Amino acid sequence: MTTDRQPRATLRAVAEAAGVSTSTASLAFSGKGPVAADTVERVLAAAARLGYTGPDPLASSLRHGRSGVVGVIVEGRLLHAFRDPFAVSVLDGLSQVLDEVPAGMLLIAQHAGSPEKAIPQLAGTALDAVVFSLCGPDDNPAVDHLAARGIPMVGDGSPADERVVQLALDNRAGSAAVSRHLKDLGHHRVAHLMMPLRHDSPTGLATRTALDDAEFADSRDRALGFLDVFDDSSLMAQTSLPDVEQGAAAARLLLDRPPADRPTAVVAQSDLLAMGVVRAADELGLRVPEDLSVTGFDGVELPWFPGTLTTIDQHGEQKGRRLGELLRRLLDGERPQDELQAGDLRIGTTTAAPAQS
Amino acid sequence: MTTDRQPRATLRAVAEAAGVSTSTASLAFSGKGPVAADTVERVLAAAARLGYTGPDPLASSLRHGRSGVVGVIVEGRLLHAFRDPFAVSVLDGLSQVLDEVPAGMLLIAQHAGSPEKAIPQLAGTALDAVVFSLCGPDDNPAVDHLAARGIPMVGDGSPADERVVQLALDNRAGSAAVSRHLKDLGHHRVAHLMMPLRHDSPTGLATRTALDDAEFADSRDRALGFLDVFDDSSLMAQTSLPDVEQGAAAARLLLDRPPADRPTAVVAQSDLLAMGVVRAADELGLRVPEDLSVTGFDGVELPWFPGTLTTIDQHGEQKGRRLGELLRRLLDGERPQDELQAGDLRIGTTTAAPAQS
DNA sequence: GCGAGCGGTCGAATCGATTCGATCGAATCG
DNA sequence: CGATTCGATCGAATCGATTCGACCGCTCGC
Repeated sequence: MTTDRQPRATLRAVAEAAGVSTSTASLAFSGKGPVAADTVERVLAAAARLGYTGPDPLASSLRHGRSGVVGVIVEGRLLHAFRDPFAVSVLDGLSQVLDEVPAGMLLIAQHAGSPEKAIPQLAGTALDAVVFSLCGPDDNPAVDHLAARGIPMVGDGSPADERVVQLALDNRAGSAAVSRHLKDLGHHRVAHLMMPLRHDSPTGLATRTALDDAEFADSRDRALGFLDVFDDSSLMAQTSLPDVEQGAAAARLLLDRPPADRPTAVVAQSDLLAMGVVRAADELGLRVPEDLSVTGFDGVELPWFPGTLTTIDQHGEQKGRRLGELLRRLLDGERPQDELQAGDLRIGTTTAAPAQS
Repeated sequence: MTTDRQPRATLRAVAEAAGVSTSTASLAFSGKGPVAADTVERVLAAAARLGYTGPDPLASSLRHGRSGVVGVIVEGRLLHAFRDPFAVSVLDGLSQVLDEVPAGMLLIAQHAGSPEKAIPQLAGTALDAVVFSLCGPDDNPAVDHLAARGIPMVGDGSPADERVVQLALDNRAGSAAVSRHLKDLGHHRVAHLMMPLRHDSPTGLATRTALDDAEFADSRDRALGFLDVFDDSSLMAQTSLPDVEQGAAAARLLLDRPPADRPTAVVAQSDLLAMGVVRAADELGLRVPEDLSVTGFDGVELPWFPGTLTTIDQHGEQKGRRLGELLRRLLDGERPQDELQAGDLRIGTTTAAPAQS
C-alpha cells in the first residue's frame, strides 16, 4: 500500500529507461513493426521495472478513433429492463459476440417519458456504436444526436429510423399465429393482454382505439396480430409495466366476471404477463388449461413454472448474437440490410380446447 | 442519408469558421473562462453550421484523465448473473447513483474458471473505477492489474483484498438468524441448500468438508451461519448454479426420502434456490409450510409466488446505491472505510412449526 | 565492387481538446 | 493624466500513444 500519488508510468518513461525512442517502445509493445528481440526484451524489462501496465487506453483510443465501447440503450430503470428474462437473454447473446470483437457494453438507461435526458450522458461518452434494444419510443432524440456524430446504430425494430439498422421480429405475424392456434382449438371468447402502449399507460381495460396513439410499436403490432384473428369487440387490457405483477392485476379485470362472460383464453403479449394471468387464474380458482387457456410471447425460461407455456419463441440469445453480428459488420464499415425475423409458435401445456358449455 | 465519409467536425474547424482561436471556442463551449456573449453566439452558430456535436469525448477524457466509465465486473455469463433478481436490483441502485456522478456502467463478464481471460479486455478499456459485484473468486488477478493502474475498486465482500473497499453483508449472522428462527419454531431435522461453493461445483449432496476448499466466501459464510445453529450432521446439498432449476434438483435429493428421515425445513442460501425447494416440495406433494418450512436469502421480489418467503432481506437496491456512494467518494480522492451491513430477517408464509409426528 | 533491398531505429506529426500564462485594449482610480 | 486592473482573446504546451517517412548500416546479388 504505497501512497502512489506519482502519476502512472508512461510509454515515454519506459522508452527512456530502456534507452530507446518512444516509437520503438510502442512497436515493441504492439508487436507491429520489426523490432530486434533483445530490444523488445529490454523494453519489457524496463516496463516491468516501472510498473507500466501497457498503453493508456484513452490515449490509444484517441489515436485509433475507437473506444472499444458499444452503448446499449435500455428503456427506463435497469430494474425494470432486466426484470424481463427476455431482455437478459438478448443481452447475453450480444455480449458473447462483443467479447470477440472485442468491445465492452456500456449500459445507458433512457426513460421513455424524458428521452432527451440521456443525451448529455451520450454526448459525453466515447461510443463506437449503439444498440437500441428493449427500448421503446419510436422517435428518439438520441438517434439524431448519434447520427450527427456518425455513430452506427442497430435496433430491434424501434426506434423506427432508416439510420438505424433493424433486426426486427415480425410481431404481428407471431401474435396472429398464437391467436390462430387458440381459434383452431375452438376458442371464441378470447381476451388480449397488452404490454404498455405508452410510457404512461395505466393498467386497465382498453379498447382498440388505444392503439392509435401507441408509442411502442411492439405492443401495437402484437395487438394488431391478435385483431387479425379475433374481432375488435374482444376484451382487451393493458398494463403499466410488462411484469408478472401488472399482468396479474390486469388479468383479474379480464377474468373476474360471470362464467358466461368470462374469456376461455387469454393471449398475453409477453411470457411474464402470461405468468400473471396464470397467477390470477389460480387465485380465482380457474384451472389452466381446463378452464382457461393462456399464451405468452417471447419464449423465455420460466423455471419456477411447472409445465410449459404456449408462446412465440423469439430466441432471445440468438437474437442478441445476431445484433452483435450486425454491430460487428457496422464497425467494419459495412452497411448491412435490415432483417425481419419470424418467431416460432411453441405449444405448451397451457392451451387446450375450451370446456364444453 | 448523406454518405458522410468526411471526418467529423473538430473544435478547430468550428473556431476557424467562427473566426476565433480554438482556446476561445473551447471556453465558449465549456462556459468556463470569461467570453463575450456575442462571441459565444458566433461560436455556437458556427458549430451548428458545421454539425459539430460538442467536444470529442475521447480527446476530452484524455486531457482530463477521466473517462466517465465505471466497470462492473460480474461473474460468468450475463445470462446467469442477471437471472438473479438480486443482482439486478443491486445494479439498479448502483446506476441511480452513477447517473448523478455522472458515469456510465460498463459490463465486464469474468468467468470464475478462467478469471485471467478478462484482463486483456480490462487493460484495453479506460475505466475510472471498478465495482466487483456478484463476482466470486476470492483472489482475482484483475485486482493486481487494476491496482497497478491505480484504479479504485469497491467490492461486496469479495475479492477479499485490502486494495478493494468493501461493502459486505454479514452473511454468517444473517444465515444464523434465519436458522435460529426455524429452531425457535421447533425444527430439528433441518437441511441446508447451498449456492455453488466453487466455480466447478456439481449439484449434489455435500458435507461440511466441502466448505474447506470453497472459492466463494458468500456461500461458505452462509453455510457457517447455518452450522452455528444446527449441527454438522445436518443434511446439506450444493448447486452448480444458484437458480431455481438447480435449486429444485438439489432439493429433490434432500426431500425425496421417507417421512421419518425427511427434513422438516430447508434453509436455502438464496431466494431463487428457495423457490426451487418450493417447486420440488410441490412435486413431491409436500405442502409449504405445513409439511415443510422453507427459507431463502436476499429478499428479492418473487411476483409469481403466491405468498411471501421467509428470508434475509439484503435490500439490494439500497446496497447498490451504497456501492455507488463509495465509488463517488473514491473518485473524489477519499479512501472510505470498509463497511459491514446486516441483513434483516423477514418472516413470511413459508415457515411454521413442524407438524406433530 | 556497387547498388538494391531490408531489418532496425528514430523524429516528428497527429489524434482533438483543455488550460496556463501572456497580451492587449479599455475602463477605473487616485 | 498616468498607473492599475479587468475582461476578452490568443498561443503554445500538454494529455499519452501511434505511425509514416526517413535514415543507417548490412547483406545479397549481379
